[in-house]
Amino acid sequence: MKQEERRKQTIQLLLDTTKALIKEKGCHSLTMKDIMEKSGLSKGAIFHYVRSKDEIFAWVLQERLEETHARFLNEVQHGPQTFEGPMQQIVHRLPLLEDPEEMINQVLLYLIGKKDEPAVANVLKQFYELAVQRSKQWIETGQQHQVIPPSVDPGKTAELFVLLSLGLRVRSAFPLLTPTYTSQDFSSFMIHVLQSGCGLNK
Amino acid sequence: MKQEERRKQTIQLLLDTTKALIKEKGCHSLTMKDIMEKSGLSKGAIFHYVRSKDEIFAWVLQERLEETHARFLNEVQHGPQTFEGPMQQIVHRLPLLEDPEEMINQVLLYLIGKKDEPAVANVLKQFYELAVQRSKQWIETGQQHQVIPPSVDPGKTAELFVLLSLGLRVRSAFPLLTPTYTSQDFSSFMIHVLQSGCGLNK
Amino acid sequence: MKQEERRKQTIQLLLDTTKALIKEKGCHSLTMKDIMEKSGLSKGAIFHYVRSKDEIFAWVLQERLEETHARFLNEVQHGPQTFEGPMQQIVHRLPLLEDPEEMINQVLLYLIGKKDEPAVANVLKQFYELAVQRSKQWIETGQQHQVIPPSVDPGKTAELFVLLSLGLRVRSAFPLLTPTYTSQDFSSFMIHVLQSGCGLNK
Amino acid sequence: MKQEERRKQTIQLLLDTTKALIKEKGCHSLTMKDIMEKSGLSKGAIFHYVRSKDEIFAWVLQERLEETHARFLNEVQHGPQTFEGPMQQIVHRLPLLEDPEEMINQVLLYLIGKKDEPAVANVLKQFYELAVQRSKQWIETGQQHQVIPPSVDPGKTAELFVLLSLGLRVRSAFPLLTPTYTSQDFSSFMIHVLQSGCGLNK
DNA sequence: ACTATCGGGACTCCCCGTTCAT
DNA sequence: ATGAACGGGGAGTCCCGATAGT
Repeated sequence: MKQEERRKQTIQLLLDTTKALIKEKGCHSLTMKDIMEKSGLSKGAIFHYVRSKDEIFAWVLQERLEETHARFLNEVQHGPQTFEGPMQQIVHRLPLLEDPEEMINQVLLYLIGKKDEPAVANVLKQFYELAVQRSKQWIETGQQHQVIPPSVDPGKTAELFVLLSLGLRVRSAFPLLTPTYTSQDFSSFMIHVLQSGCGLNK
Repeated sequence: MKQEERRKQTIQLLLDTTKALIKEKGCHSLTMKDIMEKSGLSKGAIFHYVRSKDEIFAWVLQERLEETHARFLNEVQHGPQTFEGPMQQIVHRLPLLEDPEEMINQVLLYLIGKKDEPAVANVLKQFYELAVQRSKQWIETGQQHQVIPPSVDPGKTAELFVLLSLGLRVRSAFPLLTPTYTSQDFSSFMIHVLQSGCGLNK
Repeated sequence: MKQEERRKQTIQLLLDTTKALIKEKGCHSLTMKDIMEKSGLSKGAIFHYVRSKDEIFAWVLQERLEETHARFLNEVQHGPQTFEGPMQQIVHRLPLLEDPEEMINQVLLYLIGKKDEPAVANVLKQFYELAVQRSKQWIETGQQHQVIPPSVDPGKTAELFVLLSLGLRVRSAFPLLTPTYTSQDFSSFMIHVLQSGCGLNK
Repeated sequence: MKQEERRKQTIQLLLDTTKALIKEKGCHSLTMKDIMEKSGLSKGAIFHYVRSKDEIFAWVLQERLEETHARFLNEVQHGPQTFEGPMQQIVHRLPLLEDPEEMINQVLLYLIGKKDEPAVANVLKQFYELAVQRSKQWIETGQQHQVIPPSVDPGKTAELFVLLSLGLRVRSAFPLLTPTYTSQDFSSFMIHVLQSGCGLNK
């Protein structure tokens, strides 16, 4: 299975190169030539694995998605015995939503523009649905462990959080802003909603 | 001032053509050539008024922004004597946030990808700040008329609403979704927050 | 000799697929990918048998050449006892010269563009020489049977006919023409020349 | 009208460069890059004038066509008072039909392969029709001056000659041949037909 | 022996924006 | 102020060789 291995290596090289380049110069001004030169792969080699430039970006997002999901599954196994524990985890990661350097933000925003291509459409859909699903699952597990009141509607609440996250991600791309509502406020808001229901009761 | 008039006319023609084309084929697969052919203007003529393609899009967004703002100012003059009245107005316009055909959504999402260009950066910044400012002003006026409790923090609350709007706008671009949280829920949420504070007190 | 058999089968599959595709979309817009997909063979498999795409086309022409030649040899065996008999046969096949759908025309015209490649050069040479040779042989046999006067120069006359055939084949590729000189006239012309010599005497 | 002049110059540069390159390496292995480098024009500049590579070739053929036609019109004005005079002219140019270096042959053969493109289709059609028309006009003028018998059918005869020319042009592209029927024979043939009718009488 | 995957450039077309001349 | 000519670069496709596995 040496071929399979090489295949994986090349794809990983492609992804890593792309990710590095995104950090360097952003999705927008990133050309195929850049990727070719930095990765050392030829155009033919790249297009052997990938149908279009956007598909590479879609893969990058996909990879991140799977990483995040894997981490989530790992955490969920040990279970949130308390409210504060897992909340800490989440809160800890919230500032990433506001970071314009955070690659997931850049790629996401870029891909939204290309939503019409099927490959992109799929990964976008997946992105949103996974995010909602994870959020919902958190809340339900919290309810099972009785750290979140059963009156909270997990579906709607989860989607509210995801929409707000999206808003923050998008705002991260807006230049020159001096926001007053920060991820800090978001976490307070989440805690409040998860404890009081805040009109999102079933 | 005949020249000034013609200038305005040409620009308006440019904007209208662009808007029509956006409706036809979206921002992305829209080329300068399309605009040239549909408007009848030559390349030189267009670039005489506009520095780049993206600047046209920026203008489209800007135009909408000013329309919206004018409408807001008009409404605010008569003042929200009650809570329900103006809320009705807002609620009535909320579904547009979810409409993928709504041009403001399309253009916004497109321009986010081009945030690095100064002309785009400005209009994005303006977009966000105006939205927050309007929202905030609503709340403050509501507080003055004592239909919103003074404990609500206008700044944070306003920004929360705007972020959620952004989330909904972005989601509108995600294909094939079957959302459970809709603009309907958003309006309930707004009402709840504006009446209870919901952790966003000063 | 099972291998040899499979080899032949694969080559035949290749040829048949190519011929079908030529009918569908013409030589020019026919890609290796098309052949791969339609035949089910892989790129490696094809290039194992064939050095280049043009070689496939050369083979297609070659195959037709051999078919035609075999038919000729078959007919010549029974011998043209009369002038009219074999002439009928030839006349009957003349309209093919004008048929733009006739594959031999399409492939020939395509290959002429690639004459620099050795494999193509060979098959083109063969095509021309075989045609002349056959034509000449016909005339000579006719002279032996005294249905064609001995004054006719078989070589020159044969080549004249072949050149005219070529002209008709090429014209078949010209779009939108309304020719007045048809294969009908060609056959009258042939008959006239073969009986009167028409300046092509030895 | 300095622009018009520059335009003409650039187009002429393009044409001349292309013609020079055709002589150097043939139509087939001639790339856009070659033209760019040799002419000093940029890709964008070229595509400003021309829709595709093939269109350049079509222009080259067109140019030749017009040259030839202009010469023809010039000659026809003075009129063929004798049979031998103009026949000399024609005979003198016949060997070009057999010259594989003759650009018109190369371009023609190349374009035939691209007959499906409209721009090419037009020029091919024109090429054939002009050739027939010229040939016909020659014959008719000859008949008016009573150097060609009135029994000769000008239309059919003209087309016969053109078809034979085509055959010779195509044969010029066939490599490694040792033809016995040459342009020499073609001119004898023409003279014979024009004087005897040779079965092509009205 | 035979197949398949991988890799390499070259090429076409297109598109945005600039720079002239008018 | 308008309309051309022009520049440069990017994306994706294609044909084909090289390098392995089976």
